[in-house]
Amino acid sequence: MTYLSPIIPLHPTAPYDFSLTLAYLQHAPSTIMEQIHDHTYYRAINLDNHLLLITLRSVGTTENPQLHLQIHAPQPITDVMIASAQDWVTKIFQLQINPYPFMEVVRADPVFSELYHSMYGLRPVLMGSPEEALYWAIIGQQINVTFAQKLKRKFIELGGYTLNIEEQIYTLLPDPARIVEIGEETLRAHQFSRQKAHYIVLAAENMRTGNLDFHSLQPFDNEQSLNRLTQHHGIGRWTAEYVMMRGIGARDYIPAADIGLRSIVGKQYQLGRNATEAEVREITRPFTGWRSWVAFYWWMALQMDKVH
DNA sequence: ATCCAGGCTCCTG
DNA sequence: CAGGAGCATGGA
Repeated sequence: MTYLSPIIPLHPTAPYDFSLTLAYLQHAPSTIMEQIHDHTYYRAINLDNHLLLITLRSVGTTENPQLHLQIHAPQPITDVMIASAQDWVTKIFQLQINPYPFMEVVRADPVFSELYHSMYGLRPVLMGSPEEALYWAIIGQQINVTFAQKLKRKFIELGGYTLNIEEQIYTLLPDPARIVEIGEETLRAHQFSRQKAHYIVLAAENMRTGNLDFHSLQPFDNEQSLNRLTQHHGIGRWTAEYVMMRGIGARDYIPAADIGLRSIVGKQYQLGRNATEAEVREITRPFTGWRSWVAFYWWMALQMDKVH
């Protein structure tokens, strides 16, 4: 038996082009638990121990955006469940953010301005949770994204949580306790390097005990939040910045050491080589306040490059 | 084979 | 404190 909520209309701030979000997700190597077909997004989530399937599709335009959210669940759907699903979607897709201040900042840089207009209406989408962002960042450290995707898929399979809705199976991220239970040896047996396996289980343990607590971070205090995160073994600056932007939804973090960003910045600004980390930080200085968005646009551009 | 990949830690000078 | 070696594991 499957229960279905009424359609819940959502009204994102404009401009917002949901089809660009779907395009990003379709090509992103981190996309494992999301499914996209017929211009519709599907994903299972765990909200307060209720397993729900979320579906989301656009019924509006870039200048007059509107989304339809619907919830499917194996148990009756309450108003509380609807409210938390709506909150989750609003957070993950950043529907409430006013993009106009970003658009103002973009003007300062002709090179970025052109890129921006080629993706007009694109808005950063977060990973499903800070936890997911952290695992993905650790998995992605120093390996190619194809292999990283393979490892993430394996990681989720090992977790084993699924939601079955109308003959379809949707996977869920393993919770920290489950990851500790899986342990380093099992991860090692599935092509995780010694250090990756160690960092991941360590992170899971610290999340379970509350020693690593995303709620206690202050997103607007970059120094504080980065210092807190990098206290943990296996979380360096790149990983911390990635978690802040893609997991927490903080708007002013850029993993400037990222090889992909260094590559596209080198191309965009015609350096004839990869930009250095310092150059990425220097070039993004005018975007202070919105550097996470800039990073996201560049990653989108990288993905589009690869598609062609 | 060889080089490199969405880095991190630890050790130099 | 800036820079670099060493690291672990696959892909192309």
